[in-house]
Amino acid sequence: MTAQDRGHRTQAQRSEQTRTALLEATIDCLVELGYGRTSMLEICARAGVSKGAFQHHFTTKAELMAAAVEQLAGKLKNKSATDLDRLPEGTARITAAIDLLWESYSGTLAIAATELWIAARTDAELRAAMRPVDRALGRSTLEDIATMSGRLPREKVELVYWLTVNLTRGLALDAELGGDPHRREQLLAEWKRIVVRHFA
Amino acid sequence: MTAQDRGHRTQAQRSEQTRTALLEATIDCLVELGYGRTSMLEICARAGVSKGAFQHHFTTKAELMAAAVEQLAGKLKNKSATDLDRLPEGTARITAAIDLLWESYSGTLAIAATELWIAARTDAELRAAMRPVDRALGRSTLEDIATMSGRLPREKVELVYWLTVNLTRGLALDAELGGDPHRREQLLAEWKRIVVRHFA
DNA sequence: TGGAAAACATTCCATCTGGAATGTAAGTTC
DNA sequence: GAACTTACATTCCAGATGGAATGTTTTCCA
Repeated sequence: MTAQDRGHRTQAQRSEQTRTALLEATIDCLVELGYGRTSMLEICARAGVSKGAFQHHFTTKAELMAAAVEQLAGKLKNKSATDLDRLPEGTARITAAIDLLWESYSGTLAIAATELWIAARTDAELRAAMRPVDRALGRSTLEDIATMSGRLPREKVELVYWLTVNLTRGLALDAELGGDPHRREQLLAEWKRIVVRHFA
Repeated sequence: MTAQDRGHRTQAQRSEQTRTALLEATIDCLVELGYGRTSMLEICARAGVSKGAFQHHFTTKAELMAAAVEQLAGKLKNKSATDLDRLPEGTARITAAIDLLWESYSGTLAIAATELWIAARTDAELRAAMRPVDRALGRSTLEDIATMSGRLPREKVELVYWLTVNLTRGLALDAELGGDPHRREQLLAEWKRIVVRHFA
């Protein structure tokens, strides 16, 4: 889709369209190629956009990545927020919440995020851009979880939340490396059991 | 150390020395610069070795990485093996084992390994080299843990082991991103409590 | 309607990368 | 001690990359 809608597009529309195309292409690249092999040129090619257009929107590569992270975070947040509303009651609620977290951290979005996290470790500019976004996302999700968790002890909920987040991150890593999916399911199931008993 | 020991060195010694220098420089680079910014040239510079010497030992970059992984795995394995011998008895043994796993997966060696894992996701050659090594390491450690865990139910031990491994991987990621160390300690402590109760 | 401005396209360049090709010195063997 | 092999050093190259500079088109507004 080389964006050839020749019908009258307002400047804002034009701008927004190519911007979005660039961000989506960026995430595609991160998932398919990894951060290292993701080049401006490749992104531009996938977005069907010229190098000049790219530079008009983002002056540097790191800036693009930061924007991609923001969009990513936004998507993840929206997804979590909407899903959190329709959780069942009782202990089923706990397991459902864990499933939800796992889904959030195991999809393509999470893969892209992981690529950026790792790259950010040795890239000060990128790290500076990612940290606030990452933190904000974590906190906000935690907030949702906390309010949703009703009368359960807040402190305990927090700990379990963060444990789950880190566990799922580790599992996501395992998934990316081609680990056994069956084992992952087993582990997640066991973790749910543990958590349920933990709150009993 | 530009390796200028002009005393008679046998060929084997010469070879072994530069090989080791290259491998160590590789790991240094992975930790400090990340896989993306790790170039042959940089490695050679750090090892105090010429490009030609490098090519004499490893024909390609991926081959070097594979060798680095092997060395890494070897070190990790040795470390685990020796540490596993002097674990205390009773419930203290469980928490000590978890600490041990955390140390294994959070040190510089683990950072280098993570860089390679992530890079391997989108690099078939590297992945092919890493998978067997990774698996072997995991299995062997699990074996050690299992024999060490005495009369505890084997299946349960396995699940908890893998949960711990993945949790620590997630926490290692968090650490690399500059997350709060205090929180990490809290989480690890809570996890230990959970595991101890789990086996009670 | 004409021109300013925003959005986009092309071209160019300094730099770096992995790896091939080729040259030299140190050790080994007979 | 001369031939030979292994270990290491230098040089060269084709290709890619990020980003600057400059050129072109589209929309907007007075």
